[in-house]
Amino acid sequence: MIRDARVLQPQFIPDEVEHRNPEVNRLSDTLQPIMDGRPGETSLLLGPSGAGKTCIAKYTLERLRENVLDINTQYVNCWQDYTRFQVLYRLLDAVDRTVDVHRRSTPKDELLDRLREYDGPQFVVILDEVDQLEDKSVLYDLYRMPSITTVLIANREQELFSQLDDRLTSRLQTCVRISFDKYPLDELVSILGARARWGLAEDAIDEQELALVADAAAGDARVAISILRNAARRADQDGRDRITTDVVRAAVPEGRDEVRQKTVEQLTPHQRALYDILQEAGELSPGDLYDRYAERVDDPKTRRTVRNYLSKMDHYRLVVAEGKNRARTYRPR
DNA sequence: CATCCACGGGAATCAGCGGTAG
DNA sequence: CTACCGCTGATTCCCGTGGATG
Repeated sequence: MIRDARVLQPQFIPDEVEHRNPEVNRLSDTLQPIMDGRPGETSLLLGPSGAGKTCIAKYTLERLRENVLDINTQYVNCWQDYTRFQVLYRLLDAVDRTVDVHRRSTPKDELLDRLREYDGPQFVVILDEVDQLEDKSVLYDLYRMPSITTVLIANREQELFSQLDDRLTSRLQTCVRISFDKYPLDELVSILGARARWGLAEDAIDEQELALVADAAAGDARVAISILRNAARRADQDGRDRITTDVVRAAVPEGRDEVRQKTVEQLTPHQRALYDILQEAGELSPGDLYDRYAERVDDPKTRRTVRNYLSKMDHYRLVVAEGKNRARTYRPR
């Protein structure tokens, strides 16, 4: 049933992209100067999740690498690396300048200084999910680096700009914007069809079932592919040679929840207890939440530590923190 | 206005790990 | 082999800030 699992993985970047030529061309144009060893303009890719922003950014960079001998690139997902330190560290990592950098002993802007010393070939940086970055000042720092070109990716322009100070707003006001819309049903179907051809056995899935997957994904290619992957896995485990309508229906919920499920599994027992309590209770004040937590586990952590856990879980979008100070409540997402 | 409660930054402390000198 | 050292990530302690609340 499954011939090549890689093409169903979320991080897979196809050799050819479908239905996104205008966007690819816009981005290629902004990166054009790099062909001549000059920096490109900053670009900002906007649109809902699963609309192909990350895929197109990576794809375009790959094509660029094929045409330029001397170039450095790095992809950073700010959802995972959300501190200033982590982002700078990842960038230095890409240009091999991390030697003897230690988390503790490194003076405040040692990392930035190192990056400033960088005098290699043009360096193109993709910052995905920039709105998750807690200290946006890195953007300003990067903006001023002569040989660094940044490609920013975010969901909504409004949300991003509301988190920036005036200095950054005016800088980014002029950058190249490329907007992505949700994929219409027929485009999703053809994307899924291509993945099925590459990754699955012949005739493993029909047009009709593909349409069902696409419909359940509501324009989100990532969800669509996740559903297809789960359907293929199920069919495989059941020893079938085709993905039937029933299999697709069964795969829809787990396809949708997969990302969250993976994150939940990474939680420590203490964090998991907090998450479970919120799942059961719905919405709680910090005080009540802590009391229940302290009752449930042996050897509870301190309130301060629990606050760290909760803010991390907020980052990972497992819980929602609403209100400030005394009005604060937590609820599961 | 005093008090309460929660947030979150920063320093101090702890515990585990790997390397190494004796 | 063992004791010790240096490093790191996790946790805790301490505390300033700020919006309710009475």
